[in-house]
Amino acid sequence: MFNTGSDITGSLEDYLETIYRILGRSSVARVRDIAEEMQVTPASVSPAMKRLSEKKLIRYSKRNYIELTEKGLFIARRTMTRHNLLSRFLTEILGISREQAENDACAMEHYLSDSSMERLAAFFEFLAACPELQVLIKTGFGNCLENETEYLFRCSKSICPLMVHDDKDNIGLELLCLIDLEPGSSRKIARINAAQKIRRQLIDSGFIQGARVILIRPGTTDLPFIVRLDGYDQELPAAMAECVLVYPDCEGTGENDNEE
Amino acid sequence: MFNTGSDITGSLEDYLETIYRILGRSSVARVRDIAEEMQVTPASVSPAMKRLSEKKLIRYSKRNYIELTEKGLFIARRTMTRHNLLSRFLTEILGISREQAENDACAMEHYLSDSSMERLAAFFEFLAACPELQVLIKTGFGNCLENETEYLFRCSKSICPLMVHDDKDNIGLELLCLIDLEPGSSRKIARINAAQKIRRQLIDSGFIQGARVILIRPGTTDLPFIVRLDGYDQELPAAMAECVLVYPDCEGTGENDNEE
DNA sequence: TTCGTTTGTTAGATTAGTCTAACAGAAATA
DNA sequence: TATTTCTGTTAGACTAATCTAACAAACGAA
Ligand SMILES: [Mn+2]
Ligand SMILES: [Mn+2]
Ligand SMILES: [Mn+2]
Ligand SMILES: [Mn+2]
Repeated sequence: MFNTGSDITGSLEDYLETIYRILGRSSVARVRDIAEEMQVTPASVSPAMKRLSEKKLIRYSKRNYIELTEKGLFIARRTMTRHNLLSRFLTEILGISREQAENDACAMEHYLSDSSMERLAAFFEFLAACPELQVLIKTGFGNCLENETEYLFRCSKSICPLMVHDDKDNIGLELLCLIDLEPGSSRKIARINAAQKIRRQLIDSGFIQGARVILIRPGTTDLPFIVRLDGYDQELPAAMAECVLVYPDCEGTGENDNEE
Repeated sequence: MFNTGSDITGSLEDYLETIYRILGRSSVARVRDIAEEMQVTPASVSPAMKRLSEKKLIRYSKRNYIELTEKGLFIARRTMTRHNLLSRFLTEILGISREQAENDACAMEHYLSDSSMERLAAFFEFLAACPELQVLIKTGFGNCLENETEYLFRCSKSICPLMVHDDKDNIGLELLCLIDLEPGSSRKIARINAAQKIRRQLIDSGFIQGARVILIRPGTTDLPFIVRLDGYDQELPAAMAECVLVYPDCEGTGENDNEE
């Protein structure tokens, strides 16, 4: 569907990656092993091996063992590396579960460009070399995982005073709530102060940090607010609208005004 | 090829996303507009609209304007949001060019799971609320862009003393170079101290921060080093091997020993 | 109203990737 | 050696996505 960077499809990259993985731990790779590891039938692997052979990415004569060529080895390794980078980003930075991260990474890996890959690798080098960053991410962000009722940032004051959350009054110190805006005002979103379903719904609807919203019509408990986002007017029940925190002034929203 | 989270393909998600984008700025969406925006022929759009219609994601009767249904709007918005999150991550955090970021994001968006999406959104909220993190990423990491000859981290001492780079002797203070290891020693990679082609080659080959390497055979200027990575022995010319910096002790590599 | 231009659809081809079912070869076992 | 089991291939079907070329409808002048 999209370019993969190498001139083969994502599916073939996965076959190469799987072969690479198998050959890294055992001496031979067979159709059976590949089928099992990739959760496809052997009948799918056979023609895939033929396609890889034609492209000179593996050496394979029917019913024999499978070997990677130089070129195949290169693509396999690069795919594996992108997989690892993405998977580590998802687990170590974002705090996603290993299994989910593996899934996401293995699907996205085929579309991460060389330059993005290189910068992501650099990010881990930077992180490893910078203890302050580690603390902020692991202790600060890592602790703000979603719980049953609230989605809180639990930074220590010394690290991140703006996000202190011990006394409720401090939440979003100079932030406004969407429901407190004048009709017609346009603001950028700072934070979604909700958890679970409401948070998910708001994010799915495009309410993410930095997005610009315009309050078209204020609402009440019974009458939904109407908010414009991406050029669309959408209704928002009061319960959801009051979870959207925005920056106070129309322009100069801290640092994020580099939008067109 | 992979699941998309919604029960439609990535291609159809893109059609919805495009329709959403068009309807956000103009009053009608026509086959022509979609074809143009997506760089496909109108002959590809027609059957796609039919597929979307069958799935009740758009309302479309032949030769009329195209409208999103509730369900279609939802998927479109979610796709758009994931696109924006990924694109912003690539540009704002990693420093990728807008165009490249758009490409990567629009390809990867279909495979970012709900939980990863939610955490990525949270990351931006955290970033926006945490000035220290902004400084570290924008000033610290943002400045370590690849240049012609070197790949340097240019943090200020006060922020990130380990990475000071003013006097060469300070590079990787307590880090070792791969070429200085005893044969047989196993270490984790801390940093690739190279830029451009050499850096790219090493990363493509799997030499990323946190990866474990074993020096199998030392080399010389003429004889390549042999290094084991992912269970594979690979040759590494001295010029490349000396760019690989590893953590000094076998275990206890700072903080990154949470591998199996 | 007629005629070209724009716009959209359809037919037909192609590529890719998956499956089930049937078959074939090789290895293990009796 | 004969038979069973394991392994891999092939045939045939299906879905999705794209294209080119041909056609059809609608629109806008003239
Ligand atoms: Mn993959
Ligand atoms: Mn993978
Ligand atoms: Mn896309
Ligand atoms: Mn997109």
